[in-house]
Amino acid sequence: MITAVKGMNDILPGEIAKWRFVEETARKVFSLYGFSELRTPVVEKTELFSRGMGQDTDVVEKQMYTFTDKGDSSLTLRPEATASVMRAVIEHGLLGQEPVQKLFTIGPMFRYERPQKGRYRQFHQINCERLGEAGPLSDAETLALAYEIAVALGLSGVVLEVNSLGCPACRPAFKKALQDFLEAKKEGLCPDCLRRMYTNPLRVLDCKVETCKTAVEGAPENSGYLCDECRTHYDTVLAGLDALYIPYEKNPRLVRGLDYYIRTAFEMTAKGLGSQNAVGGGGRYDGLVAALGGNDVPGVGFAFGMERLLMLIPDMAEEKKGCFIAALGENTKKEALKLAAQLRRKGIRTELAPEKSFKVQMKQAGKSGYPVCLIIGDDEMAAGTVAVKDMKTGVQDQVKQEDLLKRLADIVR
RNA sequence: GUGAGUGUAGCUCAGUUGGUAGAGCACAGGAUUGUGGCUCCUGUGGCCGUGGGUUCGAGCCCCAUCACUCACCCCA
Repeated sequence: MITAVKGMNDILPGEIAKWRFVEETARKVFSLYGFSELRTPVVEKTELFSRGMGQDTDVVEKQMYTFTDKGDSSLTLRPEATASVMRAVIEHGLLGQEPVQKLFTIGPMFRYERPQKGRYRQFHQINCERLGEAGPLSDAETLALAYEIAVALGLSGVVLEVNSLGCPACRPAFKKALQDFLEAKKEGLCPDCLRRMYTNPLRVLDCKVETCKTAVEGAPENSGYLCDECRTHYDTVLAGLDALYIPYEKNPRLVRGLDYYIRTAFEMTAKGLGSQNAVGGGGRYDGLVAALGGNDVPGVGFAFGMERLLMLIPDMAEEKKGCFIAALGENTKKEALKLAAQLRRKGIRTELAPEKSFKVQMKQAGKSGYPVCLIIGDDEMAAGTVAVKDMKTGVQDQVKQEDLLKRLADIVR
């Protein structure tokens, strides 16, 4: 048997209603905020990601699906959307036409990781990018937008956590202070953290090992090291959220895995997701457009993990409107076919029973989930009627063919 | 890349200190009518993940391998 590639899943008909619900809800909220959708290719030049996300992030170092094509170019299946969107914006000069770009995109991403709950090799993101505004209120409104999507999806127990990561001016001082602090606590740290305290000291704050948690108690917080500009930026973001009535929690330990984030960073977490408890996250990335060869344009953005959102939404069945037609006896089949064609032309969804025994047809009608089943047999043909059976109550009556549309209109709409 | 758990019928799972392979659901046929979901009867369906080993004998014990799952790591 040929199976799907590890970590890449089929989305079967029974699940599709949920997927569409999530996508459509997100589109609706984005449009309320004046955001436009775009789509970029799934494959990009490898360099785009190594320059965008940072050479020594885990994603770039070991999680990319990179290959060489027949023209000897190094290409990569996109592991995230932000770099691709920046590339498209720069390439098409969108900022020249309209200096503020509010964009979103929805689609599959690829990362070579060991799959587990909420983490797959092909996964889907809802991605939001807002370019051309450096002010803190654009951060606030963007976080509000993210929060409103969660609300519109009916998610409960989602917490918005916020932090400021500082900027290239003030972050080094904090990093240094943190490293000095950790140096003194070395004995308590797990092997991973001993390595991390040099490569990415902020990550140690995030470690789940008990001894590390205690070792890290009383560690310096970056809020004490923010420069004046970052300080006021952060305060204004929080004030903006208050003004918009968006509930949030400050989390001084919050970090981001990608290099391009500065200042505002946030995450939305939920229970019931296993250990991958972040449904979405993002932040500000002012240097990114310039790093990718564009002008010095600021930006904020975020991404939701669709699979993680879906885990929080109860199963939904597609509501079946329309009708099912069962035909009794050989000579009525053609009549049923004609009837189905007429109804479809009127915009009524109509499904014909399989060409099997009448008993099987009725069984199918029951399973199909349609609210009504039309039955046509010799008696009906002679009388010019159709039997209309209400599948919930089991009640049925004879309806004249010319009255059928009117009759169905009530049930089917 | 590291660790743990699980692989038995289409699905969900039982399977006693190693002694001939089970249930429910689903599916097919019938009781049963010009009508499904309920009830009853009957039936189809398994190389017990794969390859070795121990044993008179392995679904069960041992080794290897593959797959899935969860966790570490990382992230959305």
